[in-house]
Amino acid sequence: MPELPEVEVLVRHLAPVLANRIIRDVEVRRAKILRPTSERQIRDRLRGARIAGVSRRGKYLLFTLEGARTKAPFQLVGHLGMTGRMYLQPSAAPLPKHTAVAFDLGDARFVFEDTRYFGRLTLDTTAIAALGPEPFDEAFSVDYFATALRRSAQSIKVKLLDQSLVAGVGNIYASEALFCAGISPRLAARRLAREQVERLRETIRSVLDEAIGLGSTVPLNWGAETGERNGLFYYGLTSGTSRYYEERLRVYDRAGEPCVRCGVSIQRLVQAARSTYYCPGCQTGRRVTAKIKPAKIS
DNA sequence: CACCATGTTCCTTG
DNA sequence: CCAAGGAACATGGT
Repeated sequence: MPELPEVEVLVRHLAPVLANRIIRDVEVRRAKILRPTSERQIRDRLRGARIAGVSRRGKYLLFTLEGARTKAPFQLVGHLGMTGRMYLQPSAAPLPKHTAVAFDLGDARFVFEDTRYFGRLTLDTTAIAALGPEPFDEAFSVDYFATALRRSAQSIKVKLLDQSLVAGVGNIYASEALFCAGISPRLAARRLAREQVERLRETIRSVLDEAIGLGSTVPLNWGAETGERNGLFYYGLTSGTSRYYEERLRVYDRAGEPCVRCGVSIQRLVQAARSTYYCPGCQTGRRVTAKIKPAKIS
């Protein structure tokens, strides 16, 4: 679930339900996700703290907390990795199998579960500082984008995954944005023409914006464990809508299906060890000159 | 058993 | 030193 739109939708749902709540206790089931913060540091810092706000930077969640005694605000940084989820559940409900961390909020529990444990919940904010501009910020200007791309020999698809270029685009929306812009994922970043840079900047924004819009209207599964609509937020989809997002994607995971724009079969290719989906019929651009790997002599 | 998976961070190679 | 590529991380679904 976690690219910028999913994180944004999650933040919008979490912010009102977490605001002003006090963290009474912290249960750490998988200390590794706190890295480099220790379990003890987290507990000492968070116990008794008030959640002043929840926001987002790129794919990171930012929890602004206020210390129990000092009242000095500080930030707790979260990242969902590939499979992370965060939601509130009744205190009495059993913790899910892959719970990484859970906050005791008194009348409810805030759970961070992550099947693959690639996520993070930490006091270390250095990753945030390395992020590029937010896609919707004016700092993500055509000039900035063009200049940054001009310096890279990487394929444009791989470059879009670089969080220091622009924050929040992941593997799914990189393919989607390039499809909408009609640009081949294999085109070297530095080879994009000015008008392609302009178009791509626009489609990055529109694709992300559209996804946020869809996500905001997805019916959420309230009180999934108990069937009660008690105001506790559960991040997930109600049954029957599990493919809601996927059905709105134009090329991602659609290898072999006809392109919605020109009918040519969607292709899958691997770049930097990750899948890229694109339409060879209407996504143009010269591809990056193939590097010839010299034969290795044992 | 094989391969695939929404992400980031190391380590190696060039 | 830098850029690029790949493996590792950990678990589950086809």
